[in-house]
Amino acid sequence: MKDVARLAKVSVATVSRVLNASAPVREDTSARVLEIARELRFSPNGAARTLKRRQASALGVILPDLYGEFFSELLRGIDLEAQRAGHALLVSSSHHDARGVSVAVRAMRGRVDGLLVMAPEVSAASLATALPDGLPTVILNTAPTAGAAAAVTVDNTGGTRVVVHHLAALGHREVAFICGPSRKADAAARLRGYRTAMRAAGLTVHESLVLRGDFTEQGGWQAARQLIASDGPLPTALFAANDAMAVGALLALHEAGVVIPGDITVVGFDDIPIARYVTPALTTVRVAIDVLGARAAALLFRALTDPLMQGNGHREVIPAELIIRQSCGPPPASATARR
Amino acid sequence: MKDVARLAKVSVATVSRVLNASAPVREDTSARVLEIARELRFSPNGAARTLKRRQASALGVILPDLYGEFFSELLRGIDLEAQRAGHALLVSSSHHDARGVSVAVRAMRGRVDGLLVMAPEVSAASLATALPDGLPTVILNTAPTAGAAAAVTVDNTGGTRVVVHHLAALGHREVAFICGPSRKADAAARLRGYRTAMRAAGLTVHESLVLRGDFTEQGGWQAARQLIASDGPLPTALFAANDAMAVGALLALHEAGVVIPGDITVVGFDDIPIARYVTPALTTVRVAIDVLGARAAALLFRALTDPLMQGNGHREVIPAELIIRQSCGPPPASATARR
DNA sequence: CGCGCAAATGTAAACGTTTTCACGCCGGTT
DNA sequence: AACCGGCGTGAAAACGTTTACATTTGCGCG
Repeated sequence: MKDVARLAKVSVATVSRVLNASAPVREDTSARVLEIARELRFSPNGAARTLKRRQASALGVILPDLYGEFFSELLRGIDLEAQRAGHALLVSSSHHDARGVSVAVRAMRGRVDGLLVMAPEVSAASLATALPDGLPTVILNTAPTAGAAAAVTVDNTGGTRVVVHHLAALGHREVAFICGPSRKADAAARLRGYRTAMRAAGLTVHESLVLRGDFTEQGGWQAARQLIASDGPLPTALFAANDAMAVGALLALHEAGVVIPGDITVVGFDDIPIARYVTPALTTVRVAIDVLGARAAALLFRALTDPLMQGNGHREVIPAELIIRQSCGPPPASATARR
Repeated sequence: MKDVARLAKVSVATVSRVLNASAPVREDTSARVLEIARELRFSPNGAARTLKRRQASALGVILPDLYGEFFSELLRGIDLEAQRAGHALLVSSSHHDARGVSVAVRAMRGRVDGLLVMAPEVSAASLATALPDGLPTVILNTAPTAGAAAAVTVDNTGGTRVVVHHLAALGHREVAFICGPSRKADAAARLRGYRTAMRAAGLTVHESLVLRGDFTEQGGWQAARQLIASDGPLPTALFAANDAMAVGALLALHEAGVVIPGDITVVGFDDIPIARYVTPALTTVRVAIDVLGARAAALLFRALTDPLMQGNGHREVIPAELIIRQSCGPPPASATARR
């Protein structure tokens, strides 16, 4: 900037004013400065600018991972909203435990205006201590945490409820469930939702039909194997806590000669793109993940401009929608007769 | 930091030394400073630190978009490598044209140590002018550009060659091709690769069998419809420039009652996850996109530590691998007899 | 013709670190 | 007893901007 100032025979202050249009500058001076700046290919130093302005024009995004389509969509939604506000994204992933999150948060201080944190495996309490003071934060997919401006979550409860209702309406009585890893907040919420919805539908949850899983296709496959291997008739419906496991289960059942949905109905959760392409196409619950990201970013921006909103624990839920495809049908006649 | 210094009864210089372990400090002083720092929940300001140190511990990533699995994987690969070096990622997407890229690049100056740029729709020349001087840059999936430290690309040529060879070996003579959008560098490279490989295999390219496409499933569907609608027998093989289009074509052919691979063989490119799940499973070319990202980041780090490497146009190609699945077989007997 | 006022510009002090340099202190050597 | 070297520390100058304040300039008006 000094060079530009010198060559344009003005002070650095004037250069700054021209570049930011922050104060009136005479037409010819302005033109001269711009000309020189272009000639020198000058562009201002972001760090210095951030330091002085106390605003970084960037949002920090802290994620446990980047694997799979969920994060891709999430990031896209966040980016969309950030882009609109002229902000960049400082992304830091692979932070699973509270310590990791804490480190990432500290590294962001002074380089971002606000924080978007997703830490499904960190308890609300440890998260609260990891969050910085004075940096507006929105929590994703976890219970609202002290110190956070807001929390945005997927409607796991509603999603599981609508599935169970639908199954019950079709006439299913025994609905098996494949859980996700219990330390993940979503997995826990979906299991809770399943139990509640079953009770609400007047159905009993047989504990032998609540299977362990880990959100992977492989895990779903194993759970289905286990179901097949157990003695006694199969349940008439199988509800997996996510699509990856549902797909795995589909495979295992198919291999075992079980007809879907003739012998058993299978339902997933998430509506990953593959769900449309497996045979039979998977009935599932769709959540607009990009909207989740976009809403979180929007809330963060609101907290940035309106400091009153800080830490008031505002909460938002992104709705879930039942997507009915071929993997889902009424229970077989034999099962109905059995009762 | 001043507060910490005051409470610990030392100078800010000492606080800095303790926090960075950048100079010997007496054990008890150090302990005292750390204690106070923790108590005050102090964490250093990134902008100030970057400004003074002239190193940001961040990499800039400029992408045209964030849609789909490609970017997710790319970002994951980059992140993996960056993480290892303790760097964060400053991501800025939705920059399609040269001007957009230029703006993004300028916004990154002073906040990142190096740049990873993917701009498939920007010509090498305009890209060269958009790139900053003095900021090491690695170009992704485009021809090496003046001023870039290195370029990493997917082996489009090798990928198309291996497909065409395989098809020729199976006995196919007429291989149709669905192009991608011509302004994209990959799409162009794949079309070129197809033509070259066909010639190398002693096959002629019928221009009526080179179909327009746009990399979308919808586009692939339309291209296949066009093929079906045209008079004369179908070609025995159809090679789509990406999987999305191949899947679309699969659908259109299936709808028209064409048997795959009995009547026609279909091959894609990319090996997106869906490719495994469509029926019949899609033969395709796999490129490890995460490796592409990781290699690019690794090269950038090398350029950062070894300034000699700057702008020497080092080039790296990520290999492509043929994945044979059910959508691919020998030409039908009728076609062979036809000749 | 000088006065005052607004517009345009310059000066310099921040912003929060890191780092150079200098200084005081201590133990060991001449 | 004077000297030297190293260790621990503090003072202050950067880093590249923005901006409050001061200054100059030009202009209309009494």
